[in-house]
Amino acid sequence: MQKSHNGMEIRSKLWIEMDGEPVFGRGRRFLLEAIESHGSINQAAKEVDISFRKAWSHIKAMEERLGIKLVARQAGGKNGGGATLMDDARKFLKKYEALEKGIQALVDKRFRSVFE
Amino acid sequence: MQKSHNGMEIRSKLWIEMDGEPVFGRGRRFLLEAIESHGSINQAAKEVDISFRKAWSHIKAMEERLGIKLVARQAGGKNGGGATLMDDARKFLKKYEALEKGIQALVDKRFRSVFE
DNA sequence: ATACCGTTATGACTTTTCTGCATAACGCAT
DNA sequence: ATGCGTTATGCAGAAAAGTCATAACGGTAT
Repeated sequence: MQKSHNGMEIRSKLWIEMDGEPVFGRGRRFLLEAIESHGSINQAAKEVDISFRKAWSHIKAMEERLGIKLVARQAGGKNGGGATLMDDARKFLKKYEALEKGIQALVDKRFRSVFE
Repeated sequence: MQKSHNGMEIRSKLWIEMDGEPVFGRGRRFLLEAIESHGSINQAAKEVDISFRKAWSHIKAMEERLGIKLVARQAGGKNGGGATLMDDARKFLKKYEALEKGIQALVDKRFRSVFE
């Protein structure tokens, strides 16, 4: 995620699996955060620049694999409907944010110290 | 890469890009190490459980993107030929190994401290 | 010489995965 | 009733990854 001096770039990825299948990562984190702030899967998908189809698939996969409902959603109604995060989703999000914190900084620091 | 208590598993990935294209990562690291110890791309590919085709593609991509020759190879000759690492490849490998060192341990530690 | 062997080197095909498009259903507002 | 923006899914095409087949190479054994 961070640049270096000579054109090379260090990148890192962090995610959580369940039964060998991905359950949560940075992309899904941004998606849930965007749902929280927009109240809609559709608009959230636009913000994180993925299709609604993909966003929806991610949510379904997360819920199935974790075995808990993360996003309360309604089709039709005021403003056409919408989606909001369940409390469990907010809790999970908080934990994941804490998990990520500092790791990227460490990776970047180490990269610079090694490749110079 | 490490297991946790409740069925969830934290995983992390670290790689280097050039012009937005992946150049080096854990898989390629193991591949180069296997070439070093076996003296052959073919046998190295078997050890890391990928096809020769894929191993060869990885090497070619690495060399093109970094702009340096990493693996000296010969078709035909003693034992049918073989491949050995160039000095630049060994240097790069050493740097990458240093880069990775400790990071996974940190990730795992943080995961446990957060998800309990 | 000639056939053989294990290797590098590639092209072509197959399988899988991902992406985007089309459409339906929903329920409030006008 | 009609319209609107949303959730919800199926499906086809595209793209990526993986597999298979084959050629060329140059020592070695026959």
